[in-house]
Amino acid sequence: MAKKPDEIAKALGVSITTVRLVLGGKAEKYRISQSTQARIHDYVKQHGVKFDLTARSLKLKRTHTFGLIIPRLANPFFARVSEELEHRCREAEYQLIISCSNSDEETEKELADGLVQRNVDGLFVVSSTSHCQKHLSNSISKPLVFLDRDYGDTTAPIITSSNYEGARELSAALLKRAEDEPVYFLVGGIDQPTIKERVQGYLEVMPSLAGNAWVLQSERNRTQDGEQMMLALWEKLGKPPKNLMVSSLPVLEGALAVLRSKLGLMPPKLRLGTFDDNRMLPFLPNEVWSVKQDEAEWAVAALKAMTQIINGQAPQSKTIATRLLHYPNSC
Amino acid sequence: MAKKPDEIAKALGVSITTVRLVLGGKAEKYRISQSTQARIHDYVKQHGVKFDLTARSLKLKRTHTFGLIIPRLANPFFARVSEELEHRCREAEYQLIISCSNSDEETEKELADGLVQRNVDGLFVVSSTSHCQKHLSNSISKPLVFLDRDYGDTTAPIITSSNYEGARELSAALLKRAEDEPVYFLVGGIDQPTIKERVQGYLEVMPSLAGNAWVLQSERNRTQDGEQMMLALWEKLGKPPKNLMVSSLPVLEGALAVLRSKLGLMPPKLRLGTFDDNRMLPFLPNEVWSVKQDEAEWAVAALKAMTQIINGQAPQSKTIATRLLHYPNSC
DNA sequence: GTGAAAGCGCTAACAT
DNA sequence: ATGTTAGCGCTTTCAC
Repeated sequence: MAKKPDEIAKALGVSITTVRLVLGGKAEKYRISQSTQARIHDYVKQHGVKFDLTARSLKLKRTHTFGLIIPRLANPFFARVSEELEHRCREAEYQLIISCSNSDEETEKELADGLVQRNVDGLFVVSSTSHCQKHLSNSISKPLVFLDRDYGDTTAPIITSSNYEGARELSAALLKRAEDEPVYFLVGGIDQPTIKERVQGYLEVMPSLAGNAWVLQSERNRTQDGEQMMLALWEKLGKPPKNLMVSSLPVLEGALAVLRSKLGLMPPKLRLGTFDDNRMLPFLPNEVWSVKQDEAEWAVAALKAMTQIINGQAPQSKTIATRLLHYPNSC
Repeated sequence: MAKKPDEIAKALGVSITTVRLVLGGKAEKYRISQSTQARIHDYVKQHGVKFDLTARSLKLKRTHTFGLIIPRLANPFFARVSEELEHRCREAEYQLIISCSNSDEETEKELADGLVQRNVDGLFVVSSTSHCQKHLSNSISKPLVFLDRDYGDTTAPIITSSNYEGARELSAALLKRAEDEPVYFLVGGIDQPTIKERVQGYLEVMPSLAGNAWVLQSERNRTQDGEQMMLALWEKLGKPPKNLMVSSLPVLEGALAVLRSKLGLMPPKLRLGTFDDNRMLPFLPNEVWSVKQDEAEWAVAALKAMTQIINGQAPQSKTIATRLLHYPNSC
């Protein structure tokens, strides 16, 4: 359908260069005649043009492409971040290439290498481990912006949420309604800096003596980890807690699944606090608080930092404010 | 860090060609001496290599890249499809480039053009409209696999779910428990073939006379459309329905939001039927049925069809079976 | 056994 | 005002 520049040149009896100059907006600069310009533009309007961006990239050493490495797209939060970032990149004339590391170190490194070999102009990474973040900082010679997690091992800019403040707000809201019952906290993925901040915020708000006894931890951050922690808590209490905070939605799913199967029903008197938002939270029987992160702001800040690096300016890390959502009992 | 072939050649005192031959696995064919091979491999093991895939692509006219156009990544179903497909493509040594059309015709065309200019080797598309599907079928000269929606305007293979059978199953399950009360159906996005199939399945199962009177329709498929349809239904009934089926999760969200605000609480006696899955559905107070699509199977079938086109075989369209999930009352 | 050379489609500097 | 040319890093073919 669309013609390549050399076909246009042949069809119109001009040189390829002339076609390229006109189509590249350099017509004025090289004083191409109005009539030639018009002929070329007309032809293009009829038939369309097709440039080969691969060849351009080879020549210019820039692909107008960014890479994004996230743990999983199945995680709705990262999916929304990806969508926002893809959108902003496109506005800035960049194509975003999204890949999932599955929180695996090796995969993350391989993906980064692959994207570098494809000559992306920059890389956004949600790094799975401290070691990985350090490795990428050292081995990748491209502009690099880290998202979400700051292991403290890099000079690259970091975009993240105010997890500490969010956790304080959430903890305070739950504590206020706790009716002197403990607010238990199921924490998955304790090695992640974001999670550590959430725990710190919680601990500082909770009555100091009892605090640590109310926290249950798990290495990872999956539904089954939530199940295990809830089982452990049940073991201890012999009944459902009155107030429960969780570090993420997968943990919440696991915890609720255990409660449901133990009780046969959901305990509607249970007050829940969680991070991240799910559209169905308002319809749970329980009273729910949720710390919502601002994906759009993440995307803006991330692209800004990337642009700054590319333009040789000092890139700005940014911590994006969270917002506490509240859904009353529905039963 | 990693060395380019010319640097390796210089360091080892051999020609670039030799390095490339060895690293390209053509050493035997050109009878490069064992010692040279060993020296090159050793050097690479120490320092690493960096090939420029851009240049290779230019030469070979293949980028080992596929494009995927979906409406939104914020839609968890498409996010899961994308993740699965990205994973399978990577296994097949292809990089997947995911872009969101926002269900907009113009955007969809621009994205497709952009990906073609980037020389992707093939394109997976969830097309927003019949017109768009037809346009792409005609104007794109690359291997093309459509996902989800078959407007009947293309000879390209189509991967989709058994929406008709799924709707029949769901309708039958609800009808069986309906206690002689109507099963209302809120339908968003009536122009989409998938949605039409869902309506057809419903209509065939529901008692024939009353059927059509129980269906509410909306052009689009967003939360606000769900709200409007529920408001209209409320207008008609003056109370919540006993049985409600919806065509998608956004519609469900809108409908439930209206019920909650009208009643102050969720009506736990309400039985719900929906398409697609959300991890929180089991914890709603209501009894819920959900038609789950198999994203992994989609990815397998889509990549298979793409591979068939690339290999010059006849590509197979495929309709993937759905599974009906059931979650009892939780209150 | 190893090296040199052409050409993929593009850009930018240089000729006409 | 328009055309020619060199070279980006790769693959492939052919020459030493």
